Amino acid sequence: MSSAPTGDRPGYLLKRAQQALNQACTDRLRPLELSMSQYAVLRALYDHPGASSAELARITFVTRQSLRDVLGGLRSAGLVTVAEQASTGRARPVALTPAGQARLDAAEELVAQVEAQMLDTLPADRRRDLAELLRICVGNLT
Amino acid sequence: MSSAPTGDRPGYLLKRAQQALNQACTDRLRPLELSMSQYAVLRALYDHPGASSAELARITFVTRQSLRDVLGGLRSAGLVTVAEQASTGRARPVALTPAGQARLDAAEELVAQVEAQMLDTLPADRRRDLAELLRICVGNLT
DNA sequence: CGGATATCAGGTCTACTGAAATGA
DNA sequence: CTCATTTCAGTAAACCTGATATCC
Repeated sequence: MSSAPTGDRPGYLLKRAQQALNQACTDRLRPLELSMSQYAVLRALYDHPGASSAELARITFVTRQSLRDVLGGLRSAGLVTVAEQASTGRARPVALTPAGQARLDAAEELVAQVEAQMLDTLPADRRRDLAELLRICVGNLT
Repeated sequence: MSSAPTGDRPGYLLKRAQQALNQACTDRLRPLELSMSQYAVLRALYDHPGASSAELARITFVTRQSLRDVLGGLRSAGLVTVAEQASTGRARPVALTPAGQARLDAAEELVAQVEAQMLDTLPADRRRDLAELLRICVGNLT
């Protein structure tokens, strides 16, 4: 095997950075009784009001079945509602409840703090570099 | 809520990039019947020959219990062996079998291909930038 | 005794496959 | 009939907490 040292490989660094960010967010969101998956769905719902469960699944890059598990938790927590009546076909729009919106607002605040901490020492142009580089990486992989 | 559009936020980009990389690696490793977790443990074992399960857990940033699940799979697949005799205390060194080393070599090859694809369009200095920026992010979060 | 290790029992979360029913 | 959507059942990997036993 002739690859670079583990700690220098881009894949390792990417994984470590995402892991650290995820861990920090998970810890901060715990008092709100929100998992990162749940937060992601709430945020997707905020960006796409009235999306159906299949749409949310596509947006968050998971299967409908996986999303259904998460959505079940959100529903029983009273953070989202699923319409009884289908809007078109079988697609039933999901909506944020006032409690869900309030919870999302609180979560956004905490997540923003973590992101700010992560970028703390970076000047604006370096932040733009990071965003641009990550976008390129995603583009090259898809 | 007054945060940046989801697609521009550093946390989202980081998650997306890691997700895309992980997905690509998972797909490529599937024919080898290796999960990313299993690959990570094999790689850690290569870097730290004869490490105990507790050491491997620290290296890969998971709990001993989680690592035990992964190690069980690797052991039953004949890719690693755990010494019967403890070297010191209760710590029993884990070792790569020849089959494990061969599997790791094959996996490294595939993972390197994915990383190369991810960085395809980036010149060397931009790759260094990416690595440096990610290291800074990790440092700021820990 | 305390500190590190290993193991077992149990649970959670995420995610998947497969199959069935419904509506456009 | 075909396609998308929803739903249910079952499976699995990965990760966790908690408790217990062993060894220095």
